[in-house]
Amino acid sequence: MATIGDVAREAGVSRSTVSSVLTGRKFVTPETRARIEAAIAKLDYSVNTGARALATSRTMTFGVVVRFHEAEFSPALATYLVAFSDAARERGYAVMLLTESDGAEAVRRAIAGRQVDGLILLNVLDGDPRLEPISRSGFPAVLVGNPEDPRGIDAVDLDFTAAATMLVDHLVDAGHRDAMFVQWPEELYASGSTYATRFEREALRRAAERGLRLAPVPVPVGPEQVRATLRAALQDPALPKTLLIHNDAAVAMLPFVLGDLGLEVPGDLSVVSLHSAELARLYVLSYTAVESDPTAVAETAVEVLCRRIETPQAPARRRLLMPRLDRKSSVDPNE
Amino acid sequence: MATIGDVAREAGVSRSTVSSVLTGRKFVTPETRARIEAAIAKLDYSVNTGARALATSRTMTFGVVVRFHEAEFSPALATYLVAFSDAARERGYAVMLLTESDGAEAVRRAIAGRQVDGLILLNVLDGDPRLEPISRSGFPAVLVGNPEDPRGIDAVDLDFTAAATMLVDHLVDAGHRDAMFVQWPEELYASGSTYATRFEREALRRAAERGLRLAPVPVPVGPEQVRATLRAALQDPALPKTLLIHNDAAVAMLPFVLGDLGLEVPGDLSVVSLHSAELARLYVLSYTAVESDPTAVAETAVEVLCRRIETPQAPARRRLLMPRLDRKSSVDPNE
DNA sequence: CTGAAAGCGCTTACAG
DNA sequence: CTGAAAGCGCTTACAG
Repeated sequence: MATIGDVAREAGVSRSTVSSVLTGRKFVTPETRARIEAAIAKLDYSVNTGARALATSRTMTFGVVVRFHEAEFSPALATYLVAFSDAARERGYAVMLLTESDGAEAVRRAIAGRQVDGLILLNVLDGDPRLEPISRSGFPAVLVGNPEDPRGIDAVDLDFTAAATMLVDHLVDAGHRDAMFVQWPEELYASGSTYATRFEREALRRAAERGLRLAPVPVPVGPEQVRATLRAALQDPALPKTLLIHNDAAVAMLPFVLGDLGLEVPGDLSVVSLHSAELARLYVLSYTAVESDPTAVAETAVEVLCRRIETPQAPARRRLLMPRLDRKSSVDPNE
Repeated sequence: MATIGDVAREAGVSRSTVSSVLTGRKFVTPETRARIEAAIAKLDYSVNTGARALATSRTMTFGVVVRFHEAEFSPALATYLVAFSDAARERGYAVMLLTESDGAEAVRRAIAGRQVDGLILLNVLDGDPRLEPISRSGFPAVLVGNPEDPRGIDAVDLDFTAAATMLVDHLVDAGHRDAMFVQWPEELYASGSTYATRFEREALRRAAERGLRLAPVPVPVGPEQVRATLRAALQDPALPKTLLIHNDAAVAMLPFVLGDLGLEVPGDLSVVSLHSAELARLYVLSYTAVESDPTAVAETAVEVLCRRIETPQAPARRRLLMPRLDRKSSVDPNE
């Protein structure tokens, strides 16, 4: 493989001059620049990113720290990963995957090994142990999630509070006074999942404010359980026939259960939901919904992280992306 | 951040001696080793991976080249990515995500920038343009997929030919003589998808050999289309009520359609399928099936890639993982 | 505008 | 068994 020295020799200039055209940080006369570019093309030269990283102490790489929770349901994860990689490349950064099951350890090693210039933490929890090594070191990072205490770290997320308001209002405005609140497994709330908790809190608050009675129905993990729980709930005469859903697994399974029971939306049932756009892409989900938007989240997070790297002392910010309500006439007017 | 020099000074030895205990490639007396380890702990030192990479010309990083095809359906992609990252870390390698839409260009840049020691190509096609820059440069790589001509590159995949044999045999052994062959969209075969093509070819061959008539039903992309196509096919009296399915989107949608039509498996319909284990994890899929196994594929691919890096001159191999038939009594005996 | 020199943080023959 | 020196391929003040 050609090095910068080979290019310099071929072009008859010094290595520093080649470096100047490579980085573009110095003016070089058009003639010498042309000679150098010709040499680069001839030798098929390309800069050794590792050597450049050592010299500049910038790796031009982000680490994406993936965390799993068994109670979750994430056909959308791949979409997020690709969205982050694309958004990063757009700004000249590569993306390294950090999947260690001990997330705090992964963070510590990534920082210590200086393999990345910044970290993107997916799926951040309240009290997430991954925050500690970051806030202690002041290492550039962005949280995807919205913890109560972000420990001085920038955070980006869909605004799940606003999403809850929108969906509750949508039901109330259509005249509904009672709804089943189909929720994530209880473990997910207990684990500190910020999207679960934020949505729940506001849904309950807003429902109380607007006079909507909410009957919570937590749905346990696993396809069989989801199906059984939904079926039982829909057959329970004590439960309302209006559904506010925040559980991707339940939304995905709902049509199966409706089929089992011979029920139709919006005829027999009114449904609103908050789920990932990926779900809607894969299944026929014709429910009025707020969809999460991986591309927007990824682009914003990468933008925030880049800014953080440029101006490390700037105060930490929380950026919540306003969700969009996608109306699909799955809600019957109810007077 | 502490450097190897700081550690050497703290321990009162030379940098080379510190390096010796870091790499473990030389014997160091227990006493000095202990002093050095104490210094490392005290300074919270950790080796700069980039500098090491420059000195050793080994980055200890693999690039995973992701390719998308609109006709595909991949809730399993994230599972694959995590499986690769885990398998790589097991052997001391990190994983970089390469998602550029121009895959050949991504490969070329990864090789030229020496950011990775090896490449893992996901979802390889017959005539895949990403193979060219690899076979030209002889860069270490492993294909996940099974192209007709792997261009001298190692390849790892589930044995889709064996999977087809198993499923056809399973139907024939149960006495079936006619089956609907629910397939991927035609574009996927046209694009050169090796898993689609390999399965199709063997299914047709084996079916002919064993006297099973196969009625091909290609299913187009998109949830609405999948549902409509399946519904039409299941209502068509000319088509058999036995299904051999190779299309994850169709398998996932099948229960919806059965609900629509009030059909039951195995009562009204016999079903066998080849789909990703991820699908079965998310949905109630109680069909006799061959499931793909991301963990096994990832571990084998990483193993093959490591071996390739160690012995570059070894002849290229093709490793096909034997699938496992998971019997679920979705097939009625048919005498 | 261009070049010689030092340095980024490691590893690895090579002496001792 | 340990250390001094050179080198990996870049960039960046600093002279000229």
